[in-house]
Amino acid sequence: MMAETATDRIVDATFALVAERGLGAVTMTEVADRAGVARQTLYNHFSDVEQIIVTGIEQYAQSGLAHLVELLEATGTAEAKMELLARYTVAAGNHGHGVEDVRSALSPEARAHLDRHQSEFRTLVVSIITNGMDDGSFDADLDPDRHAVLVQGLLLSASDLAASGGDPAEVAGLVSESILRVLGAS
Amino acid sequence: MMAETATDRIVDATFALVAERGLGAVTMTEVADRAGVARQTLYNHFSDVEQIIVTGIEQYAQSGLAHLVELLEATGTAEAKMELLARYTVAAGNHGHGVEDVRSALSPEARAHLDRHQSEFRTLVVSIITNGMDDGSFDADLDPDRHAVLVQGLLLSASDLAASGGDPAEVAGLVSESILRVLGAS
DNA sequence: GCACGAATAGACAGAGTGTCCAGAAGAAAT
DNA sequence: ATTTCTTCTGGACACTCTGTCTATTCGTGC
Repeated sequence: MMAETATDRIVDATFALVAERGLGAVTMTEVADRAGVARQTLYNHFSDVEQIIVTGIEQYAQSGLAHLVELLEATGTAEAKMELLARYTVAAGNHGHGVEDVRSALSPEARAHLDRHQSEFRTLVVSIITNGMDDGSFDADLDPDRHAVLVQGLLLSASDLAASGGDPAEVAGLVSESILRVLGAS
Repeated sequence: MMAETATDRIVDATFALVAERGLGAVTMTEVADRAGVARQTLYNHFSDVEQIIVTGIEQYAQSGLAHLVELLEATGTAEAKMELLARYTVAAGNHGHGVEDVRSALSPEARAHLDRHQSEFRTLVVSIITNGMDDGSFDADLDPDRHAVLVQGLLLSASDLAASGGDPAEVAGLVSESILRVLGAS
């Protein structure tokens, strides 16, 4: 097991505190205590709480996205890819730091910064839809950009459903079925 | 035009500041200035920024929900009700204070408090689904609670789509069509 | 054993908080 | 008009957290 870096411990401590008390109530002083590190050390790594959050989300999104792309490439049909997306989202909703929950609490600048990743993910969805339209898996008259937004809305629901209990596999099945219906598959 | 109460001005000033700088950067001192009121007066009405937000969201949600219920009662079929819901959500996304954006920044307690309204809305959706299942408008084998979550996910997308431009009527049409597909209508 | 980068503890002014108080301003009633 | 009651106001207070600066210690590599 690879040694946890100080940065990792700081990020973890921060997300734990945010989950407990909400972002507004988290102080650098507290994070330092929780991470078992001097307050000054915190400032050696990050300039404020918000930057810690942004870093954490970025790490998470990047590692997750890379892995997801890998899995998608090994998957054949557009339908199967959407199913994978649903399963993946359900699984991520159980792991991650409740990422989506925090995002909207950030300053407009930080949010704009993070929107890059959001758009990478959207691009992914758009390309799957486009492929599915080309090979006849989905309706031919979809607007890929707009339907990608709808798919993301359903995936967000997947996180909600997974979080509020229920068999993950079952939830993933429900969500992917719904996605396919929206896209007009079979 | 009815005179604006001090409370209203405070709430408005707060949401304006939150939209500009993000919730974390909003101070009571600043809100007082913007609302044209003494700082002490602020504390006569609210105990902190979070409470102002909660109050604002509650007002908004209550007035909105009452109006919505009224409209729904004047609407016939379950399909038409879902379409109304979509149109309504698109319209609300353009008016309100960007309510959904702020919610998740709050402390767990405040969020739990607001979840009451969320659940009232969900109850509404669940009952429409149930009715639609009974009269054969929707598939008979739906899980109303779970599908209500999915419908809400799609409605959230409606806000996104409406916010990022595009003809409201068209967006509403797209979203309601998707909802009906998920619910298995015709 | 030494040097160098990283971590630490302590101190600092500044900003915002939440509370208290005493006075000013308004409204309502007699 | 004067009184009464409530709300608004401005100043003052101790407190917490911030972000920065210092000097000191730690640990690893050479």
